[in-house]
Amino acid sequence: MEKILFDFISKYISLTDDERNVLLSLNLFHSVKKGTVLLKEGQKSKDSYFVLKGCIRSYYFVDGEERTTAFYTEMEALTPACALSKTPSGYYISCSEDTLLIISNADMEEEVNSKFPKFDIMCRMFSAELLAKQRIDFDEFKTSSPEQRYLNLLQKRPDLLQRVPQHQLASYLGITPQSLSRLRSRLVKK
Amino acid sequence: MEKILFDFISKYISLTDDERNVLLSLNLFHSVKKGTVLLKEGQKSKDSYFVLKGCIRSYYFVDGEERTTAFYTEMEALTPACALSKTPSGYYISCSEDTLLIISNADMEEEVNSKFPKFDIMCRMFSAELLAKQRIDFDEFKTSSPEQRYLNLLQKRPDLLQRVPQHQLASYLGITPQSLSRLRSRLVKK
DNA sequence: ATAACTCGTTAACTAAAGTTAATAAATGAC
DNA sequence: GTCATTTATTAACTTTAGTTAACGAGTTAT
Repeated sequence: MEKILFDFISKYISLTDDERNVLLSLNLFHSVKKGTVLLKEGQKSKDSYFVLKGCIRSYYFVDGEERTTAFYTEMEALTPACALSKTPSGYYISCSEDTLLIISNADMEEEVNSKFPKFDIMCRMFSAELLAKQRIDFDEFKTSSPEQRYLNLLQKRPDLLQRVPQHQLASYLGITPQSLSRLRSRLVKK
Repeated sequence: MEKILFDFISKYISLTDDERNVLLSLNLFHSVKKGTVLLKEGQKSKDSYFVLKGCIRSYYFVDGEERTTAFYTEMEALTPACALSKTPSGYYISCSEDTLLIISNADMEEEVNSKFPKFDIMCRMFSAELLAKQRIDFDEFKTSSPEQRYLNLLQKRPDLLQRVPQHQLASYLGITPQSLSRLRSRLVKK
């Protein structure tokens, strides 16, 4: 479990035993049951999440309807906007599966970063990378049709289709559950 | 001109005169004519862009057709994925207007950051902020119809409708120019 | 065990976007 | 200034997504 974290960090910086121990002393690891809501709309939280095992999901309520916008699975991280801007969250985050998470707090990060400037470097590299990746995801979404987006998802995250309900996938693809169902049956006919 | 940069930086960190002078010595400011292509598909570049005045645009070619995915205007920044991953760029970047830019290079940033760790902190804060903002833009895009996206754009970036051609706006909204034209005439009738 | 919900699918219908083509106005090139 | 190209609009037609409703299978609660 710790190994997963340290392996991940080693992609960016190398740590001394001292630094490892500081991280371990922070009580970052949390095991969370499926269905647990980590963040609610309107809530102010300074927590960030990093998924070690399992899946978390962000969603809005639009006209009383749930609209799923993202799934975060193994090795993916989410810092909600509210953690940076101190404004209430616009969306919910919940666990789609029993999930093993690293939950870190903005204040705690501040403290660790000021003690070990190395972490600033890692965070900078990691967020710049995520920003560019997310930009490309957004671009792909914009430049493709629902059908292409579905096929793209099949290629890139085939696991999601197994682990997540269809109607959540549908809004993740920007369409209704009925459209997704239809689209799928259209594809098998070909 | 320098003032714009330093005002921006002061939102994150405070600089000494020494640090300011190092920045100024780097020859970061560039005045670029409308139509200039800053980055081509397939090209490897380590440059990042920050718009002081004007507008730059990123676009793909899909089946020989230009597909615009983003506009960056005053105080907005773009680090192309290729600058981080050393892979060839998937898209083009060009100037939509005569533009005043800060162009920084990854190697140069590395050097400045190692000399002034403060910059790492600033970059971390700035990219984390952008990441969260872009996430929300993506969420809004997913959860709304082309019409809502257009109305949303009218609210949030009304200037874009004046400074950018319709057909580029259309693909920015994820639709064809014909659909945008129709959508607009549908709206005026209401 | 039954009742109430949720989930995925299908169908019929409506609304809107994609496609193809034609046109006119604006822009740029020579 | 003329010609060619680009841009925005409109129209007719096709395709696909949204909407509403119904159905059965699976789940959950009591």
